[in-house]
Amino acid sequence: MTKEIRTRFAPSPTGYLHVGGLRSALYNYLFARKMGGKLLLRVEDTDRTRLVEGAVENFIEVFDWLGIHFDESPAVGGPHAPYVQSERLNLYTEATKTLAEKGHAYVCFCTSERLEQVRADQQARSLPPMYDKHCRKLSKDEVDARITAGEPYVWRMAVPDNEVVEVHDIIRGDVNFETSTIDDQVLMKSDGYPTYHLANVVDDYDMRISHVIRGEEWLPSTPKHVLLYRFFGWEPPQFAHLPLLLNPDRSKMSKRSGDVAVEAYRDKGILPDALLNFVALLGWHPQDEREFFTLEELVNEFSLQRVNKAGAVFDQAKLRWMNTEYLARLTHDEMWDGVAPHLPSELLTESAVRVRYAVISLRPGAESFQDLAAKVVEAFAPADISNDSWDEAQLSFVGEVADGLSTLPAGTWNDFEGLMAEFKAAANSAGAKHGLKGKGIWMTLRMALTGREHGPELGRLVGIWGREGTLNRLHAAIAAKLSQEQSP
RNA sequence: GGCGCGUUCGUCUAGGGGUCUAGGACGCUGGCCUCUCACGCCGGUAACACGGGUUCGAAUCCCGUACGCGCUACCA
Repeated sequence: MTKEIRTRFAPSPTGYLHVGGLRSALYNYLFARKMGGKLLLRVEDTDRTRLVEGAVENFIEVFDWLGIHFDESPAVGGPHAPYVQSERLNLYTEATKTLAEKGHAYVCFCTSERLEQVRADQQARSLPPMYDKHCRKLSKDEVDARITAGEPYVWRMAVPDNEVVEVHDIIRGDVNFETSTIDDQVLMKSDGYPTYHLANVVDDYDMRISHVIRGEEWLPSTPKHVLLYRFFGWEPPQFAHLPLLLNPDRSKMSKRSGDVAVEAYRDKGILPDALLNFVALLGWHPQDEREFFTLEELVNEFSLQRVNKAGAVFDQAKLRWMNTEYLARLTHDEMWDGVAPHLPSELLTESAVRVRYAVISLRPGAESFQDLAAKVVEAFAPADISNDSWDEAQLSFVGEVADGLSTLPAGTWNDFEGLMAEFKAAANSAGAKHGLKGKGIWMTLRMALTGREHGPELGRLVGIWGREGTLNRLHAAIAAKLSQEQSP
């Protein structure tokens, strides 16, 4: 029987979810689901200096928003709880003891000052900065004595000499490392907390992780992990190192250029499904040329074999396009529900039917709920026509249109389609009476009604404003022009 | 500096020896539609890093070079 597929997303609680982390989490999720396995969330909080309050709760909340659910996590628990490393310290202590007994770990008393000095010397001589294994030759008696004396110390791994460590990577194939280039990595810090290297190996084994799918930045430290598995006598998991997510300048994606927090995209109005879809396509592609996928479809299509090796630039413009596409596929009800919370309270005094009509009329091309809300607000904004100058004909034409509209049966104003036709007819007949046609008609009306050269179709705006709003605008425009003539 | 990974249009990518005068998408751009803007529709632009091999034949295989990126912490 084959081993159960178990993957994990193991972030450190920095306070927000990085989109690169999201991509890793997503691929872990897709792979686990596809293979009928489990996905777990494990919090790697072994660096006490970087703890952020509420970070774990935030992760859970954001993943919930995204619709990615973990089979085992700090929130839902599971057979390998706890899923927070700071609550598993005894495991790491035990593991260290095991390594020490086998001679694979040793105590090091070197101060950070000395380490810095060593590094500086090596740099000066153009040598690779590595620990000089100074404490590896300390006698057991000396070690015991110094520990008893209360001297602070760490545990380091004893990397063997002159060996080649082979890392099997699903995405990159076999990658070899000379042990002479591998540092005697610290496993246990002086504060009693493990480093990432020790903790992730111990936990991945303990939690029976079958596939470690993580960012490429971990590839160089993987031989250390492989060595640890060997020291412990454990079978290592399969590794898959994902290509990095890049800034436009092709450096590793960072806060430097643009947003990296999933929360920032959520706040900007990016839909969770759009974000997931977009991120899934960064470094992976399906067999055909489709590019719109639900989470379920992604699960069906996903395969680690189709993950690319080269890093991918996170293209904000394409994300925006994808979000626009997702928005366009929403029903009117869904769109209304999304936009309504972003509308200012002033608009509540307007008829709900007309505000809703505004949302429906203005939605084509909207990039986000916020974007559409802004367009709605703009549509209701008062006109300022002081910069436009009219001749006599235009002035009477606008009056004529106002008269024509005021005689429309009340019911017409509630029938948006019919109103559009009536409005057009009124404008055309008034135009004919005053020698205006085509652009002369429409641009004059557009300026009178909105004060701007560009904007939504007037026939729709009239419906959005309603009888009173429309006539008010027309009368206000006429009044403004008349007073302008009197006081030049 | 050392180690490692990578390299197809500006960007995301298809391509796994002939079907590639290299396909799709975003972007940009021309036109159409039109009361304007946007939307929509139609079209265009643009790439196999370089040099050697292997082969009848290479974007596809091999080697080298260049360039880019990552790692090089008692951070993950």
